[in-house]
Amino acid sequence: MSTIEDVAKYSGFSTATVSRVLNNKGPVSEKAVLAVQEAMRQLDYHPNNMARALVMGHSNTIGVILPSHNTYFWNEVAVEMEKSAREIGYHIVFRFAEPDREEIDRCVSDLRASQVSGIIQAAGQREDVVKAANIPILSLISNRDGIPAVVSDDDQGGRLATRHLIERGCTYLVHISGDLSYSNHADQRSFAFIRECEHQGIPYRLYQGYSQQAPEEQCLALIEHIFAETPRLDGIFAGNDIMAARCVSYALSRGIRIPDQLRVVGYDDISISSLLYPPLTTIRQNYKMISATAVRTIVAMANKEQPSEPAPIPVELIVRQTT
Amino acid sequence: MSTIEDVAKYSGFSTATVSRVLNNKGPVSEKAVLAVQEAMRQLDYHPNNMARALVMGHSNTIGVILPSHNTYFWNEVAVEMEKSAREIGYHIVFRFAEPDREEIDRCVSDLRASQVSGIIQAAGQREDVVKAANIPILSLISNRDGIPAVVSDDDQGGRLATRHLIERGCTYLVHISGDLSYSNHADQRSFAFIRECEHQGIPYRLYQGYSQQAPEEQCLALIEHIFAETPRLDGIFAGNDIMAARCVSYALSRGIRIPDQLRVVGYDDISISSLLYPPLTTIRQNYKMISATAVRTIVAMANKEQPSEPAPIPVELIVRQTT
DNA sequence: ATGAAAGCGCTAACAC
DNA sequence: GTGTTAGCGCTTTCAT
Repeated sequence: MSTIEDVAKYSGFSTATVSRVLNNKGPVSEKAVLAVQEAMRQLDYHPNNMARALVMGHSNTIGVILPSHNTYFWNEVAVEMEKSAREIGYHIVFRFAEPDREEIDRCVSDLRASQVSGIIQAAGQREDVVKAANIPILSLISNRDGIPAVVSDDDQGGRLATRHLIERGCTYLVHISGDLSYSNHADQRSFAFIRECEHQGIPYRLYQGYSQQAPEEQCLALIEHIFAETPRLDGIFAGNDIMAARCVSYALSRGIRIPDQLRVVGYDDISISSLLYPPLTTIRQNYKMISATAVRTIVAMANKEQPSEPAPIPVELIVRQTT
Repeated sequence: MSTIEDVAKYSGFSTATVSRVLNNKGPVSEKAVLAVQEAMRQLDYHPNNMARALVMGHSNTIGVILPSHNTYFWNEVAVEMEKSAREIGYHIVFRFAEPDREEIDRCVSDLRASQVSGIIQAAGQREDVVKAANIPILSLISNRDGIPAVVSDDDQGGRLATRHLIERGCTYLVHISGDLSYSNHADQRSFAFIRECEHQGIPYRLYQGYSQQAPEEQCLALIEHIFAETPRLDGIFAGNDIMAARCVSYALSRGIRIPDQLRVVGYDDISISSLLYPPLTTIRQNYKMISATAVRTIVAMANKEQPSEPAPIPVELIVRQTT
């Protein structure tokens, strides 16, 4: 690999000048530009980011910690974040972690060592670990610990889903959610569900603590349990599309007609949801906006700007054929 | 951020000694180790990877280029690769690209600049671009251009799927594949399909050039076309699970019973396949093994070892309820 | 407009 | 067993 010095020699200018044309910053003559560019081409020169990052003190890189399971939703976000970052000249380093302290800790050390400008954390409930690292941090899960968060308007989502089910004529609702004991922002979906049901006088049941990455059999067992325990059930609001798909699949396999006998609303609108049978009615999260906002905010934080806490990102009810 | 020099001063030793305990390499006294470790703790020291990479000439990092669409299968691989890499002390930098020359080119420049030890390319048909960069490269798509590839045993996969359909009593088969004109290794699935059909005297039709990331309506149009054009059709072998899911969904919506009237086999066994309705029969690719092999091979290449071209990774027929 | 030279934080001879 | 020191490839004052 040729270095900036090689280019300097070849072009007959100094490394300073080469650096200037490289970053087109500072005064350079037309002649110098041409000569240097030619030299770079001839020598197949590629600047060494490590050297640059070292002298600059940062690498225009932001770290993103994603859960190693529960990937459907986050994968959609990941691709969008990479795109958003690139548009403003940043790179993203992805790390996958289980939501436990040690794994997150390891990721954070790693990322700090890589001189990331900030960390976007989406793997479970350990923002405190990242915060302790004393580096800009943004959560995609919750703003506990006073950490800024970019999240969907889950209250709106819960309301939209529940009202839709009721409007469609459901008389007994069930909501399946993750564990409510971590004060994730997603809990708002459940709270909105409860509020709407009570407000409209619709009987309901809440099943919480079930995550989509639970083992297949466990999920199945839960769903069986729900159907057995709540025979009057005619509407389900699931906390995510995967859970919703499982419910639909189970119901269909038991001869329950959808949407005639049972209506199901999911959450996320991951891209497979539209091609399930029947296509799933769901609450669409705005991936693009979540990603762009998150990236913009963490960069602002890295630049010591005082960004205002971003507002919740609006969601949208997508009516398909399970309701 | 404190530096190695701070730690040296604080501990009363030199940077060389600090470096030694940091990498526990070279002779150091027990006393020194303790003092340095204490200093690191006190100063909340984190080594700067950039500096290290600069002096070492590499960063123990491998670059992976993934398609920005068509993500279902690759996402499963991505997480596994990260894990495999970590186990041997490497990191992965993911980049997403459209399969066109410019995008790939940009990614490669980026990755070279980041001093990756090698590149694993899985975004479409442009391995040549990476090869031109003169850096170790491994393809997950094809071994065209004489580039080493890690791929599934697609011949076996095609055979397994087709035979299974025939054994189940299908009398007229359709196969939907991607574009066969790029000599992707996945084409073997189609060739095996044709071979089996001809060998067993089963009539068949081939629909090629359709990728899963095609716009929704286009896919639907294709499927409608297939059903209209091939009324005797009673078995479909799809090139991927998403296509298979679409076929199932379409058939069901038209009142075609599965598996009674139509049997469908997918490919990949992405994790949603088991929770579709009905759960999808498919060919499972061994993600773990693909990932581990790919990572191991690219690292070997980076170390100038002459790795033997890895053998195709075995696949497995997973019989569920669409057949 | 251009160049010389000082470092960024780290590793690895080499000397002691 | 430990310290001194010369770079790794780059950016950036500060002269000229």
